[in-house]
Amino acid sequence: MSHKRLSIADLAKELGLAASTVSRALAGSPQVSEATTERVRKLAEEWHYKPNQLAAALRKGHSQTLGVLVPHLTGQFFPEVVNGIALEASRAGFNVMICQSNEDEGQEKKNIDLLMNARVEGILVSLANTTQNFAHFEAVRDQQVPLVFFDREMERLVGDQVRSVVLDDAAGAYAAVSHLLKGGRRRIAHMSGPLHLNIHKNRHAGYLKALRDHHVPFREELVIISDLTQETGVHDMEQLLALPERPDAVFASTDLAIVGALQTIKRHGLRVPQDVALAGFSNELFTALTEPTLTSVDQQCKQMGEVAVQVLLELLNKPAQAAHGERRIVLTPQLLVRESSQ
Amino acid sequence: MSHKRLSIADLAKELGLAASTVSRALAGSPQVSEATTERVRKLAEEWHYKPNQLAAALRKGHSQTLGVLVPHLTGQFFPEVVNGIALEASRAGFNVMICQSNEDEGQEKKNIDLLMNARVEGILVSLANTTQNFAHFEAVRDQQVPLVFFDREMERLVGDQVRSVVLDDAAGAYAAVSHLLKGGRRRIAHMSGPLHLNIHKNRHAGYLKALRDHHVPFREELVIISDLTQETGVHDMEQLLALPERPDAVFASTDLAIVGALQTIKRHGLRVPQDVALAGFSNELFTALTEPTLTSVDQQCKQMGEVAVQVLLELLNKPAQAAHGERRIVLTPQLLVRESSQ
DNA sequence: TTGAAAGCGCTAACAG
DNA sequence: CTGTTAGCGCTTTCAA
Repeated sequence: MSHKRLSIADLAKELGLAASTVSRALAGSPQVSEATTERVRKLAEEWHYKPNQLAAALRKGHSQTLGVLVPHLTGQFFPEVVNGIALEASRAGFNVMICQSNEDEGQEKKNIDLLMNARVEGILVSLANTTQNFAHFEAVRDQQVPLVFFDREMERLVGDQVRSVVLDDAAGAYAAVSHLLKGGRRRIAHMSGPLHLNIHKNRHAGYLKALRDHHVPFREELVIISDLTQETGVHDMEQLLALPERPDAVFASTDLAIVGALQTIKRHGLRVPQDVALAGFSNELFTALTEPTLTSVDQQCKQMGEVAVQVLLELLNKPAQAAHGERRIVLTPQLLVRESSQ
Repeated sequence: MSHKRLSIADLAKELGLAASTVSRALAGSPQVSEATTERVRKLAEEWHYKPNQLAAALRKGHSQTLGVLVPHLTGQFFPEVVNGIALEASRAGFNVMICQSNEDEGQEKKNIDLLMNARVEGILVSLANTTQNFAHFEAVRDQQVPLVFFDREMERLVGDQVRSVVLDDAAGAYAAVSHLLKGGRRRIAHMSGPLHLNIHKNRHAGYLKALRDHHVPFREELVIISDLTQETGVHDMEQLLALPERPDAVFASTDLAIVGALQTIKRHGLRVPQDVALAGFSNELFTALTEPTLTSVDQQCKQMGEVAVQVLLELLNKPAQAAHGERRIVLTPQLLVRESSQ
């Protein structure tokens, strides 16, 4: 790209004006006469002049850019959150740089450095699930760059410029399980993921609380912990159906697992929801495509993105007051009741 | 963010060196003594110094950043292509700015301007499906910024710095329909999208060619054009089943439509694949989750992203030779045969 | 209402 | 091996 791009100086020379005047005209400053502003605008248009944002950012000291770091862009969740972020950021006149950590701590660190080097004005991040060492985030905090965690947060990191926006997983699970209980189910199984991950721990807690509140005794054999893929859903359901007394409902921490369960149940000649009711978590696209359609907990993805940006902008605009704001915003997921549970 | 960030000048002052020496040391120049390099590195580390990429890019005249513009980040396709792009770009030491047009021409133009203003060194774009006016891309070409279209291209725009990487949709459709024909099907319906969109036009052409090559007459009543959502799949299948002679197979241009078809067929008490065989396009996640699982055409998403970046880098590195390179790279999709068609 | 000059932080000549 | 100097393109005083 050895091609020389146009600069304000080029426009200024052509028009017999000073660069500063051209700059002001382009910025729409009222100090410049209507006539000159018009002349400048016209030539810029004609020549397809594009302002060099790098130079402007360097000079002004801010880039009007936000950094986003997500573990990946597969599935429904992150793409939709990113959608919300992009939308809200653009409404506020901010650009967005999106990076993926691929669930890897090393790449996460590399990307954070990248964003810091690019002088983004704030960072929105959802942690890689392997992250153990948090030094890279301390650097962000120490440089006073506003930081908002979404969905996967880091509770240990505090600071006046650090916030988080998370989903109340326990409430979502509670709603799903309560719904099953209200439908008369009493032997409700739970397919959970590793309990050291917050989302699974909280969904598990919601499950337990719903049972307790409805005075239904907890049965250890009804909880299975696995990696919650479709395959393990199939396998775990086999195991549940082999119990002396089979469950009359299943709540899984992911939708993939519940699809696996559905397949197994049908293969055994049982009916959903008559024999076994099902509810999953995430409201993935396919939950509305299976037969029967699957009840699931919606995660308010888009809203999460929008709220995360709003919180970040608040930090950016009035750091003083914001210092007293809520450190942690909790969104409530919404149960979507479909055929599999009624 | 009124906090003053560290600069090379700060390091230089502390170490009693000139800024240029510090800059060279940080860049790992062999002209700097081991000892000084070490001193500089150590202090930079200690002070958490982050180079200001904006300033470096401004000075060097290139930003080491590529721009990506996609219509959206929903579904499987674009997120995976973006994955491939991000991966390959990062291998080559490039950062990536990702924007979404939300299938809107206005936003597409805005985002292209954004990327140009950010002085990206090249742009990878997949067109919004409403785009009619292409002036914004002419500006890119005129500024000699390498441009690679992927998946949704613009054939009218040519230039030595313009390339495209596309999928051979016709070949994918041809493979799917041939497979159905080889299975003995003769009345194969086709659910297509608007034919002014290339992907649908080409898939339709592949359908026709397969019929012709297998000496099966084309029947107009078996082709239905719609927007290919699940709902229209349901509706269109109703229409097909109401024909005097119903089809024994359906090939749809999207997976959503084929799911709709599947549901309708089952609701009518017919069996898949015995009564009607099905094949879709895109290999969406849910095609492996339905019952029966759905045959579909995989689009080589990740490979497309990687190839697009490789082509772009070629343009960037040796614009002269590259001028003679292929203007258009065509990837061949792969048919994944599942239960719905055998 | 416009212009001249300085400087954001960095790198690349050129000089020693 | 290191320092001096200049300038990337823009905005922002300060001065006219």
